[in-house]
This record gives sequence, C-alpha cells and structure tokens, in this order.
Amino acid sequence: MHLAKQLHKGVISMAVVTIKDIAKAAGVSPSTVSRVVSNHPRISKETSQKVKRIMEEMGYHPNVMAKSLVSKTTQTLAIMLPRPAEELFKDFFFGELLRGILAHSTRAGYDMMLAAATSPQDEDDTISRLVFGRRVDGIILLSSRVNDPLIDLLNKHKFPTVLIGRSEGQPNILSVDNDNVKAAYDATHHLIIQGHERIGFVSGLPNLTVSLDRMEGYRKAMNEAGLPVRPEWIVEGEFLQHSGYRAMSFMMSLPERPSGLVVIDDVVGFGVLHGLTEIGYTVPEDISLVSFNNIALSELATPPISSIDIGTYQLGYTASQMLIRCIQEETIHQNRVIIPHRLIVRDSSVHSISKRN
Amino acid sequence: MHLAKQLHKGVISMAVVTIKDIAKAAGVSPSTVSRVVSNHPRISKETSQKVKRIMEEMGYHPNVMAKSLVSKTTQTLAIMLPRPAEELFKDFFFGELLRGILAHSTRAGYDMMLAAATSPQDEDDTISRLVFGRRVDGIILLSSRVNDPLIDLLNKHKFPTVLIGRSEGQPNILSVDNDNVKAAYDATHHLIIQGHERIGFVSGLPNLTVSLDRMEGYRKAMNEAGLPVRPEWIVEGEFLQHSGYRAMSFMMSLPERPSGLVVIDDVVGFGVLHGLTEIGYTVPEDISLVSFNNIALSELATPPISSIDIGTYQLGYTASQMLIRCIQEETIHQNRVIIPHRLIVRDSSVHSISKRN
DNA sequence: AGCTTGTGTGCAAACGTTTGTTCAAAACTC
DNA sequence: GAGTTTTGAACAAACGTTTGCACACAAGCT
Repeated sequence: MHLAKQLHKGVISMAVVTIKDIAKAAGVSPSTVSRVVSNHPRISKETSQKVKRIMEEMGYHPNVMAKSLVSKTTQTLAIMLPRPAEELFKDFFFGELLRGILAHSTRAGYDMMLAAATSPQDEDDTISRLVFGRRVDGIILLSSRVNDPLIDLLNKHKFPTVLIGRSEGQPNILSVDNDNVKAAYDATHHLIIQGHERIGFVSGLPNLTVSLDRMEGYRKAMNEAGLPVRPEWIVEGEFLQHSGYRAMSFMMSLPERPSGLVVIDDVVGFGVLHGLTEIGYTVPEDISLVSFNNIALSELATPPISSIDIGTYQLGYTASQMLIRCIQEETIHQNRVIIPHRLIVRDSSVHSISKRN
Repeated sequence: MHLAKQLHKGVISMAVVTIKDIAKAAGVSPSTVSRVVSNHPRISKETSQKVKRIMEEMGYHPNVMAKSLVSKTTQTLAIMLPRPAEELFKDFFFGELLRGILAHSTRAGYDMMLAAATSPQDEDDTISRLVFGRRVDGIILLSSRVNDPLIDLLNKHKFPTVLIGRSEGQPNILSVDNDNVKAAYDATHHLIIQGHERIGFVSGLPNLTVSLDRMEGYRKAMNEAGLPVRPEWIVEGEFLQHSGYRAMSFMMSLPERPSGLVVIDDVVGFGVLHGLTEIGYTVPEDISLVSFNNIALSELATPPISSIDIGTYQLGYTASQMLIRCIQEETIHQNRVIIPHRLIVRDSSVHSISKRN
C-alpha cells in the first residue's frame, strides 16, 4: 500500500499520485495506465475499468507539464495585449471581446493566458517565454499597430497567430477585423444624409490601423458628397473619455464649428457628449454624434448614442476559431475574415420623432 | 556544427535548440549550461560568457515545460471567473480589476491564465486540470458565492488561493475585499442626511456575499435612523443594466414609492437612471441615486451618478500581492485585507448647488 | 610538504508523461 | 492442428530540464 507514503507527504504538501502509483496499485505497467487515460483502442474492457476505478480511488490527476513536454503541445493559447494596455481595460469593448474569445476556446478545450507587457523589451521577453519556451500553442494579437515587429516575428517563425485588426506589412497573416473603412463611411454618410455639411472626426492614436481605416472611410464619404474636410476638424487622441472631452473643447472653440461628429469609440463619445452638455450644447440639435463599438452603455447615455456595432463578441469568437483551426492544421478558407458591422441609429444623431428603429 | 541539422528541421518547423545543443557547441556539459542560465555562483566568468554568447548565436530559449516538470513550479497564476461570467465581462469593474491584478503579477514575473467555466462539472474539470495537474502555482477566485465548494476544496488542499470577496464558510482563507457593510451604510446614510426617508435597495443576486453585505449595511443605516425598510423596496437582480431598469419599473409602480435608491452596481445604476428619465422622473429632484464601484462612465452619466469608489484596481493589485507572497511562503500579516472605499458625491444624489466636492 | 578549504565542472538520476517496439497468448484461418 | 492474424500488455527510450554528488585542481593554511 502506498497510503503510508502518501499520508506522510500529505502532512507537508499535497499527496501527489502519479501514473506509476496507479500502475503499481493496479498491477499493470505505466504505459497501460497512460493508454487507459487516452482511451487507446488496444486496452481490454476489464483493465480499463480496473485502472479507472483505482484512479478514482487514489485521486489521480495527469501532470500537464509532463504531458506537454513529450507531446509538444500545451492546449493553451495566449492573448497578447497591446502596450500600453490601460485604454483597453477601461473600455467595455475589451470585456466583450474576451467573452467571445473565451466562449470558443473554452469549448474547444484550450486554456487561455493573458499576456501584458509594459515595455518593448518586456514584450520581447514575454513572447520568447511563451512562444519559444513552448508554453502556448498559439497567440491572439490585439495590437493592430501600423508596423508591429511582433507580427513580423511570429509570422517569420510560422507560429500560429491570429491578429484582431489589420497588418500593413503582413497582409497574409491570419486576421479577423471589421471593414473599418466602410464602417466609418457609413457613420459619416449617415450624418451627411441628416443634412450635415460640417462634420468632424475624433480619432484614436495615429499609429493604429483602426484609426487610419476609419479616418479613410470618413474622408471617402466626405469627398464623395463633395464636402470639405478641414484639418482642424480631425483630432487625434486615445480611447479614453477625456480624449473625447479634449477634442470636443478644441473643436467647439473653432470659428467654424462642425455640426456633426464621428467618434472613434463610444467611451470617447461619452466624453464628447458630456462635454457638449456641460458647455450648454444640445445633442443632436446643435451637434450630432455617431461613434463606434456599440458598448452596452451607449444606449443608456442621454441622449442615447448612435453607434456602429462591430460585432465585438463575434470578433473574439472568430479569432479563437481561426487560431485553433490553424493549430490543428485544418484547412483555413480565408486568411482574413471580416465581421459585418451595422449602424445602430439612436437619438444622438437624429432630430426627428421617428428615431427608434 | 549543428547548423545542418537545424536548417534541415527549420524547413518544416521551427528549429528548436535545447540545452544539450548549447552544451555540445560550447564544449561543456548540459548541467553547466543550466547553471549559466540560472546564474549559479560556481560558474567561472569565462565559461559563463562563452555559453551566453553561444546561446545568443544559436537562439536558445529554455523550455518552460521541462523546467516546470522538475522544479514543480510554473510561475503562472490563474484567475477563476465566476460562473456564469457574462455579467462580469459586461462591467467596467472587471477590466479595472484585471488591470490591477496584471500590473502586479507581470511585475512579479508571473504569467496569468484566465479560466472560465460554463457548468459546475466544467468548473471542477478546470480546477483539476489547473491545480492538480500542476499547471498553476496559485489561484485568484473571483466568485464570492455564499457557499462556494471551490473555496472549500482549494482550502482543504492548502493550495495557494486568494479570494476577492468574502467567504461565509472559510473565514480564514486569504481574501481581499471591501467593507461592503460599511460602504452600503455610507451610501444609505448619505441619502438619509439628504433628507430621504423612503429609500430602496436594488440588489444583485442573493447568493453573492457582496449582495448580502451591502444589503446589511443598507438595513443597518435605515434602522439606526429609525426609518422603515419595506420588503418591496428591496429588489434583487443581476449586475446588468436591464436588471436596473426592471427594478426601477417595479418600484415606481408601487403606491408608496421610494425617493432614494441605493444601487448595487453602476451599470445597474445606469439602467435605473435611464429608466427613470424615460418615464419622466428627474434625478435627483424626484429620485436620488447612489451606486457602487465608481466605473469611469459614472461621472459621464446625465446626471453624473454618485458612487462608492471601492478601489477596484487596488483590489486586484493586492490580491496578486497576497497570492504571490503566499506562494513564495513569505509571512503574511493578515489573512483578510480590506481596501478602503469612499463615497464620490455627484449630481444624482444632491439637489443643492454645492455639489462638486 | 602536507592538509584543508574553495572553486569549477561533469555525471547521472530524477521529474511524469507518451509511444514505438516487442512479445506472449488468444483467436482466427483452411 | 499448424500457420497466421489479432489482441493486450510490458519494456524502454525519449521529452528538456534541474540538482545532489563526486571529483579534479587551485589556493590558502601551518
């Protein structure tokens, strides 16, 4: 009996029972136990049942590390957060994305790591540890910076990677994204058909592809409508509420103010809206507003904010799907998947009575 | 030279260089290389430098799994999400908490796993895999359910665990929390000194300790002030906006309506506020509002919502600190750490002009 | 010069699995 | 009933590390 040994060790730490202990107790070899665990076809019914019973009795749990070491697979993915991650955490968008990612990865039997880096050096170290240290089987990249060295690196090593967003340099990398150009076009166009001619754009940081794409869509809509785009009507900032506030202050101080604003993110939109109200403007009568992401609170703003729903959950879910397919070497039909968006019109952009769609 | 071998393998998959390859190339034993990596004192300057140079040249990255297998430590923690995790992801609270946890754990050199379970069975499997499968060194529990079997289990096995919240059954487990009784007392008291006598409480699910604690604080403040607590003034729900909306609808339909509401969470508060406005009530004139968590958007509501700031980031940061101390077997001064809260008074609960503190 | 202490390195066992190979016995062939 | 196939299980090597022990050599004591 091994109970003595176990009990003794149990006093100090957890009694750890291995495949060998089970083998000895069952009177079989370790390999047989291993094959029982993995449901190998050439194990007899009786042996299997006996071993399983003993595993149950002794409380056996396979050691994941040992298994990974030989199988060279960890059943684990990592989400690499952009740097800095501050903004992300402060946005509903992230939670919803995470929800989508986890929903699928959990279902598929993968564990998820969350990797945050503070400095570029730190980022390299983290990647080295996770990827080259064989700790994860695949990576979801959340950073859609314009020239992200990480993307190049992972791509070069052919490491399973899915980018949420778009890469300038590596168009062939697996990615899931919205058609942000079209989305911004739609948002802008919506304001245009409401009769606005002076429309501003509150953007995010200029080194993010999402900022560039949405800017492009905004410009395109304006150009097509023959409306002027004033440089001072475009303000960059972060994905934070006070960026919105600041942008709003600036634009409202201009001699020629926009009467409509396209805002890169709902949280920023909240900042804009709050600022406008504070100064005494009325939305949508004085200034109309459309923003992106359609976070849950957008419809609870006063007035409710019109927003482009980008299918955030879907974005995450699909990213996980693509990554796991890639890892399991299933055929992937498209390198780049576009999640459809749709404009949710609310009071912040419509004067009339017929606003609820 | 090993280059041939490496290049050959490199065509198919990544060239993987181990400690043995380095050893051979440097003309030393694997143990020496290992000791160089871990900065063992008894390694000569020259050997160390030579080995390090070769590691650099050949692109060596230690295999984390192999290391974990022998060292019995993974430098990884897990956050166990409550089940279901839906609500959590939809609340700003979570992002901020995560931010705090990651800030510390990253600094301390630990990786973080995010574990979500869908069913109780699934939850057990996940715990088995992570804890007994030796995949993580410690766990942060986010579920503060009243009788959580998970807490018992982890506690019984003396597995390093920190609970964010409070456990009824296991008062001695490591935990970090707010004084939610006092917090709710403060929120309620604030409404009382504003002159309110009919005060309602919009609660969360009744199987969460946080709901119970805040309820208790609310009751205590009412009792002390000699004010009646009507059963119909207490409504339970989830941490979701529409729970707030529903609770509001119900209370406003009562013959004797409360004039002040204490709301368990800001997101729920948003729902309440939106509903009230929709029906035509004015906040704070008709109904005053105080809620909890002080998420970033609270101050951007119309009117801005008074909220109890519970130090969410601090909560996460401290949890990580305690857990890592526990793992590293440092002395822990207190099993239970209370993060101070403070009431942020905003327009939703103050009639007068002197509202900005 | 002999003895002790200190320094730098290698050997080999261990960590807990998986899996290719081997082999005996049982179950089929005709 | 001899030959062939199938079945069930054991052996042992491998995965990439760490680490206690041994040992050679250098340096420091009388």
